[in-house]
Amino acid sequence: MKNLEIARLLRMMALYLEMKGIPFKPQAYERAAYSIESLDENIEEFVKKVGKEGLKNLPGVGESIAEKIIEFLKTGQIKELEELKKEVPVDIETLSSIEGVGPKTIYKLYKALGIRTLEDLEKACREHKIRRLPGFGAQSEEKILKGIEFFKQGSKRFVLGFIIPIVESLVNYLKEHPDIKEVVPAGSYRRRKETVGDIDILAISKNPEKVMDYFVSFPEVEHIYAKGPTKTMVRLKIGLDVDLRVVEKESFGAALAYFTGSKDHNIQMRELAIKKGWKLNEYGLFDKNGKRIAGETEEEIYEKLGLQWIPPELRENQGEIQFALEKKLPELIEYGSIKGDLQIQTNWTDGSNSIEEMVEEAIKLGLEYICITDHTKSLAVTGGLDEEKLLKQMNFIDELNKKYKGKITILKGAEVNIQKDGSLDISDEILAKLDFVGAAIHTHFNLPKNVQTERIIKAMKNPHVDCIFHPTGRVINKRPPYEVDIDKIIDEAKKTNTILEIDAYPDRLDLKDEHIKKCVEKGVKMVIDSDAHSYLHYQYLNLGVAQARRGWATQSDILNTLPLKDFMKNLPKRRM
DNA sequence: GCCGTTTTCGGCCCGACTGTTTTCAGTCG
Repeated sequence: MKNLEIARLLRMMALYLEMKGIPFKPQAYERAAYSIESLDENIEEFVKKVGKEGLKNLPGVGESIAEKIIEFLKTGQIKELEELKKEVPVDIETLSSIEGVGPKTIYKLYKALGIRTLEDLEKACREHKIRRLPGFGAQSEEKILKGIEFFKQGSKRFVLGFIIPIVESLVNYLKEHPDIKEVVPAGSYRRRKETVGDIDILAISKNPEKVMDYFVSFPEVEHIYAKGPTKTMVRLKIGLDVDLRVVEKESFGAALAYFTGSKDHNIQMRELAIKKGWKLNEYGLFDKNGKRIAGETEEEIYEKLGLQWIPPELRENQGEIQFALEKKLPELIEYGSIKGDLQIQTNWTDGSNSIEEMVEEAIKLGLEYICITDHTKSLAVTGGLDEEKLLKQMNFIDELNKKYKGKITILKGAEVNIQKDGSLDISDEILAKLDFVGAAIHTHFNLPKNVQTERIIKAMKNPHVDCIFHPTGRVINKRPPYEVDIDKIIDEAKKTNTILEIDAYPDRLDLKDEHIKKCVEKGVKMVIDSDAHSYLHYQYLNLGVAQARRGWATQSDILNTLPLKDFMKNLPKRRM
């Protein structure tokens, strides 16, 4: 996949053009880079299939950039970029990722001191060469050094589900301040994106200075980037950046919309306003005379612009604005609507709680049914169950169902291992006795794409396999997905009536939102499971719902929103 | 360089904060 490489080069083009002070082109390249990066298809195959004209259909890609992409695929480089690099031979990518250092600064430092790399920059700071330059001072030198330190610590996006607790504790801390009226986290956190780069929190207060003082004294704050009356930016000890914005009540809705994003969604919204002769910013929606016509709530802003209110999870500029204009947004699956959890591991294999403990907690949370899906024998590291132990577990669950009758139903299931050749490690005879069978890949992640795809398809063709668990196998920030043709898998799921899982565990979230959208479009049914290995993990079900909402899923797309009776009746294969 | 219920030319989101300057450029989101 050369997608990311091309996106990188386009971004470098943007930086060089910005360095030269050329207006508008940098944003154009940025936009194209983003487009290529989000392309859910190998760019080489894509170009082979649709050619230059097809490339130009991608948002932000026109004649010139399409040609550059094709040039890169043919020659391995982009001539114009090579020339820019020759003209100003600096490591622009690394240098510009230092906080506070941008292309203009890089150019000045190169011209004056010949700085080309991060090492050069650090050395020049330490030798106090930078403070002597016009426009720079001792403070800028120190700021750059600090920036270099942070850069070296490395920064990455945080898994949403793992940082929710600290964000909630910060929000609760802020709520305790008497001068704060309202506190809401916005940004990608509110959009429930699977990972977040930083957190934007919005608050209403008439006394912003005091609020900002209070904010920076939150015990987890490690560093203050900037502190002003309306905007303060800090880094927490865990390395997460948090911005706090304080606004007035009349602007709260406008600010919430603005800081929730996404950026592309906002730009579309602003353009809608401009077309009506109005102006939209974080303070409100204003008419020709500068009179505020909306701003206190998000709802009134959307309404004035002729739109349905758009749930934050959809605000990714994936067509939601058009749908909202036509008042045709889907009714998304609601939080808390999952009635049964279908992937649960217990201490029979690698889970940390007993079946009873998992059952008791599920009852507390109000689940109507759960399915016990311990691993199977070929996954030896987890102590996977063989046929004999599975039978034993089934009998045990029968006993438990008597005990818990009227409170919850425990389904008998398994997370069956798909072997290298696509066969399963449990006999069909035993699988037939289970209520619900999920099959999954846990080994041989590195097979070629077509082999891997066929392997999964073979498992789907087994009449006893109800569901494919975590279909792409990725673990965010740890392991990329195995190579698999997801479109083929989705088509085959439709053909074989196999359910695809949305694994809600925070660093899995597998299927991804864009895959979910494809399933919705093709009518492939899904379930949302916590993949619990402890009773604490049930809480992640709502993360799966968030992911499903980001994939435009409605209640009817997700089978385990159904009560048990209907769920069992609607298991697509068994219905046949 | 891209793009079009205003367009094939003339716009392009826009405001906050910092550090350096005494009015603003650069960076960021």
